[in-house]
Amino acid sequence: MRYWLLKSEPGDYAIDDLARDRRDRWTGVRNYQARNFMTRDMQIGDGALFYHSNCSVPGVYGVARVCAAAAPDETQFDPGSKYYDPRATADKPRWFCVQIAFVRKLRRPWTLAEMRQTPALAEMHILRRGNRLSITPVSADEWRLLSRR
DNA sequence: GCCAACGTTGGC
DNA sequence: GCCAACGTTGGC
Repeated sequence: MRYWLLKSEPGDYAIDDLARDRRDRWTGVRNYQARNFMTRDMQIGDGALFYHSNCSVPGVYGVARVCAAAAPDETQFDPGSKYYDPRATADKPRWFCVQIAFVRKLRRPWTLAEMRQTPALAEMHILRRGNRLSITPVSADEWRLLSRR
């Protein structure tokens, strides 16, 4: 059982969208490191913190769970998608996505500012300068703190 | 809107 | 394989 932080811009896909859909494919990841986390390390049942980025109050807004292992991301084959990748073929897909299921919203979000002020979270990837990775591992201690609000 | 940080691309 | 140029991310 591992734990992850998944970033999403709420204008594109917010925790309320996941709450409505109940589960969804985590499509659109176009970074090799993040992809490798999904294909190599994520397992069904893993916990995920749903983080809103690039918005007025960035932070963790909810909890989800990995509910299906990585499979080819269909958006890479769709010329109409902004995630289309002409280099990908059905034989050799380049991008993959897991599915996640909604668990719950936090009663009160953990804002980025608040996370920065919390010594127990000081080692988190998300707090490092220049961090851009959309999927990062979270320790069990960090998970306990952030997921129980 | 600004800009630092980072990943990717492509010429050599 | 190197590395400069470029595009993107994302907090502020």
